[in-house]
Amino acid sequence: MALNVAPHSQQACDTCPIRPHAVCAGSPPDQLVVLEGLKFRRSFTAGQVVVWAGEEMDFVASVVSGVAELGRELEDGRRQMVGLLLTGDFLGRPGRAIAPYTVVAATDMTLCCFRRAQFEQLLTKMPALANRLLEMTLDELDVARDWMLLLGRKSARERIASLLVLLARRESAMIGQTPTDRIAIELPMTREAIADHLGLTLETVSRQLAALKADKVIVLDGKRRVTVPSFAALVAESAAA
Amino acid sequence: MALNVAPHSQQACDTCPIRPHAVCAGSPPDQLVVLEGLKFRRSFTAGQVVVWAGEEMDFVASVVSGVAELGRELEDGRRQMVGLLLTGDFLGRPGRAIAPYTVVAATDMTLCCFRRAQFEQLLTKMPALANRLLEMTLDELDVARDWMLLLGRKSARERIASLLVLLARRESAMIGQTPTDRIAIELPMTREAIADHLGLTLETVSRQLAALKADKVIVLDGKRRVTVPSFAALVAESAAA
DNA sequence: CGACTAGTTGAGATAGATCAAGATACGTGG
DNA sequence: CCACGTATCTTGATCTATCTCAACTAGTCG
Repeated sequence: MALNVAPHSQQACDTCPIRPHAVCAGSPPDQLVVLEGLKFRRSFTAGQVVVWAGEEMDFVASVVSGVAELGRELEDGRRQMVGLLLTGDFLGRPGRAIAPYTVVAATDMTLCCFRRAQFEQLLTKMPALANRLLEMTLDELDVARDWMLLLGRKSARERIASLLVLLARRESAMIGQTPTDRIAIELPMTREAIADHLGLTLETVSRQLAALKADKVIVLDGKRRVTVPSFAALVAESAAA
Repeated sequence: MALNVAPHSQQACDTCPIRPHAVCAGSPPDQLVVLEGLKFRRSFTAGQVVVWAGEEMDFVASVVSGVAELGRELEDGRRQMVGLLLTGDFLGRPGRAIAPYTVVAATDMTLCCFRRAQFEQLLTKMPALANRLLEMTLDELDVARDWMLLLGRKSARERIASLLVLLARRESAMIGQTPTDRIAIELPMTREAIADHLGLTLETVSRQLAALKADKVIVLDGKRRVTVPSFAALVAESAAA
């Protein structure tokens, strides 16, 4: 696999945009210096595979920019996306060499990486790092469980609406807002990838988007751009808990 | 809420059956003494609610015996189980006061509890405890994601088979074995609870169990006891990844 | 012995899948 | 700049796994 390793001096931690949200958040300055010395960056283009399920993965990383998808699949080709990594999210598992999911770059993406063995060492020496990682993992677990409710019990229309709500919330959070009315959402994935997230077929995704449009819940600008006239109405469609 | 607090001298850590698997596993003797001094036990009978989603939860706990279920539900009553806590599993979230899921005792159950605030203190002082909790949380995340694949993509029959495989594996692991042929599994829940785990209706669960029985994949002894003549055949039915 | 709970089984309805045909967008090379 | 090929998306017609509604059985408990 091509490595795309940039010299680590290229980007300093103290100007890093994801510092407040990533694993390194909360680490004291002296520890940050250590992290800075060990990190290296890798970039991927949209569609590139970062790791295959079952392959060895000798690094862990934070998403600096872009979106990655975690997926599992059955031998017969059925695929389910099990996670969406956005800016600041953590990738990889300390203490495990083999990746349990396939990781694909959904958009162009940059990672801030550490060798796994080194990172495991750091975890034992830097409680702030370990605590932040625990916190992030617990958050991911909550997200995964919310998604289980969606996959197990929601209708196709509710699933689509839920995804749009999630993306809208993320997009607003990025600019430090709570979602108000009239939001524009950029779908960072194809219909097929959406279907694989929601446990649907791409045809059903297409039809339900059309139905939400027909019911004036959303406006479609081209294939990838969605405008939401009333966020409250969208939330109502999503059957929030 | 009734507390059912047993005096903590009643059960010593060094004779505790779940020691090798629980959060406390790996903690050095001097730290175990501290844990022992702070723990208290609570018992629940089958069907009792441990916490309601949205309620405050001021303790964390390990399951000493019995089975608990984590569930979320929608206003209209649709329910999805998002986790199954078996012997040794950890319940509660350090750093969060409000329970995001309802926790119900599926069988009679005993918990080994710590006040949440105290436990959070311990985490900062006992790296072994924090590391073990991180490891367990990462494992749970993997389980949750496997379950997402089940909920999003598997057929009803595959879901039932997958659940039986999971229970068989847990049951064998308890006695330090890998599952061989001829396993007896005790279903620790009603048909409705199974349905809520698998994202099905109770009727479908009943029918698929009948179908697996008709196809000689399982034998039913009464309502709750399942015997598996060939574990390999069951795994084949489960569409494992 | 009722009355209640848990489970089974049947018949029919339906959401979403599957199969199939076009439409739209996009990049590439002539 | 256009023609072509490919990938993505939409829409339609049909099929089917699962849900829904309903009746019935088997334990269990007071």
